[in-house]
Amino acid sequence: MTVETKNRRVTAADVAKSLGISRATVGFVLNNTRGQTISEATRQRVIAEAERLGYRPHTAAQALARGRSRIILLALPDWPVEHSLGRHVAEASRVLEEAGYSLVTYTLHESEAVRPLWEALDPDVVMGLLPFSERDVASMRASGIASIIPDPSSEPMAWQTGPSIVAGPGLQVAHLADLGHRRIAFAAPDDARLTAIVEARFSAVRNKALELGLPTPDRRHLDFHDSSARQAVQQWSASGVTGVVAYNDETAAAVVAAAVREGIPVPGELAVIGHDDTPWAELFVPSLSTIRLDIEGLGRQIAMTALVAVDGRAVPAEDPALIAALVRREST
Amino acid sequence: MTVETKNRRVTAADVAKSLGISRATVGFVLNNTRGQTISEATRQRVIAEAERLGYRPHTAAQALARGRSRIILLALPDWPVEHSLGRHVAEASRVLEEAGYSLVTYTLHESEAVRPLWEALDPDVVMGLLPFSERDVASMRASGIASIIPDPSSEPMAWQTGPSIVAGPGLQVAHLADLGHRRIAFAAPDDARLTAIVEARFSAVRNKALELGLPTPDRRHLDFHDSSARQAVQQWSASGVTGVVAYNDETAAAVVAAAVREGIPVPGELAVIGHDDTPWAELFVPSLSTIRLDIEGLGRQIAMTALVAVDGRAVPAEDPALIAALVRREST
DNA sequence: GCAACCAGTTCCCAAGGGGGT
DNA sequence: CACCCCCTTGGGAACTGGTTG
Repeated sequence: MTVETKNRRVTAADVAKSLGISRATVGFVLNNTRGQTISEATRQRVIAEAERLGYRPHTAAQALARGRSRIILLALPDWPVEHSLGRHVAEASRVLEEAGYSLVTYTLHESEAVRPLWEALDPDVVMGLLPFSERDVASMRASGIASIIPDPSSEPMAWQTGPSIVAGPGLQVAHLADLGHRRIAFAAPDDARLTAIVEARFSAVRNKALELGLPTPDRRHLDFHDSSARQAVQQWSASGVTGVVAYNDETAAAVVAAAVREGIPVPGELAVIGHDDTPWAELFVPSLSTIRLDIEGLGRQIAMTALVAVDGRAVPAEDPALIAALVRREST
Repeated sequence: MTVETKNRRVTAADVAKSLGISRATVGFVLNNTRGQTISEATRQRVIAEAERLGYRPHTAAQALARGRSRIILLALPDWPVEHSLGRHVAEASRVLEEAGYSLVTYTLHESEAVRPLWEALDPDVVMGLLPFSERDVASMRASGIASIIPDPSSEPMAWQTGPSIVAGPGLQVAHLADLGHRRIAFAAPDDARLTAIVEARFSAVRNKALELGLPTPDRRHLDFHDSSARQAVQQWSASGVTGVVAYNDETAAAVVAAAVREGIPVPGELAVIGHDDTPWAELFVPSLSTIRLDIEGLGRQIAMTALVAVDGRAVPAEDPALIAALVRREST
């Protein structure tokens, strides 16, 4: 089996010529074109010859000819990225690949790119975890992007405001309440880019507190590089707050560190729970209680949303019960 | 300025027709084709009309016609990714965009993809921080990828074994030596995927120790989920090791946590220094001394390497002195 | 500026064989 | 037995949007 080491790549025409048939037939076989019937013998010969010659379809040519690239572009947020995001993506990528699509991710940078990635890739779908700016949407439309998710004209997707966002905060509050805490505070990073999601999480925390008959939680934004965390724990300590729900593990770490430095025992006088189950959360002293999300589930959810857009298949509902789980460690 | 909201996207032919000239001329103007002389008047009319109609070149068509996609694919390692990597990429992306290329990154997943991304994107260059497997290289060649970096047949690139890898470890050792530590240990995660780079860093540590006249450092691989870190600190404590160079901040955190739990004062009896200046390193108690890398510099380095491959321009040397800096905190 | 070309996709039609009347 | 019809199999050629001699 000597594979040619030619300069030129192998094309469908090469396969056809080598077999004495037409390019069209090669295409029919390799794409299982419906509405065309090719004899089994020919089919096998084509497949074998394509394999032998090491044929690879030229994607640019395919994209040009059918008007679709089978590429899906996923914009990841610029903000302090949840550790888990990477695994979301791995799973989404797996599901999409099975459906014949390639998932490309990129990080939305503050500086507006001169030539955004959707122009360079001509994806069939551009997805984002948060809505895109007007400018970006306009640019996508001009580039001929068929579907944009979230579509500015429609409702946010379930996985943007749904269980994946609010299940965790609910568990955090419930856990603290189980332990007997009544005065609870919510701590978040002081980062403008996080406003929307912090808002969503805080509102979930408040609702859960209400539901459990607890007083409305205090809410604070901490800058990790100044003394705001220390001030916060002092004031909580003074005002009788004994449980802190943190936006994520990093925030939880800042709170715990401040408490330790202020001589406030954790969890003795202040219990703290994070979110995301970051790998180092277990290494912290005291180790951080946190929320673990069902990453694979969320990844599938994202993938399915994309497939709905391109294939029109129905999207399965997500099961809230499975989506988030409590991981109890030393900090509560 | 009413922009058409047609179903079909605007093509160069539309621009040409609207102006009563040929498609070719439009192409010449929009690409500044050298060797073609177009009157300034026509040039302006073309540019204005393209703008007015919202023309965007169809990348797949361009890629097909010229044979190059102006896409560069960068494979990121699957392993516990250095926090900084994201910023490497941002800078590399910026530089490449200025040169007219789009950088796409992806994470190499353990599971072999059926249809790897380089087949879907037809990039001009595929780069990796570590060498690719034989299989991957073969697959890339079959897909017609013109240049692969690192090329299996050539030397590893400077930024793979060069200052960016070894500058940090050198500083770590020097810092501990400055503080009077003589018996030093090296701690790394127990992760097979990291073998190569751990090897490179350890060898840098050993060389620096040698150079400073210190005994050869002990070396240990820690599993963060069992008691191996606690065993390690016990044994170090027993054998007179007083300084630990950690592979990264996470490893440093594991060592510090183990020491604290064993009642060994940090940095009193054991000084620990991490690597990467992860955001949460500052939040740890005690806060972690670490090494901060010149991320932007490394990003530029990567970008330039890619441009050398596609454009044949010369690659500037990197300045080792600027590449890594010590960040001293409480753990040393 | 005309025309060829890049590498596929796809509509439409032609040849040929088999079965039915 | 001749004829016709239809179905299977596969090919011709236009088309995708730009680049370039």
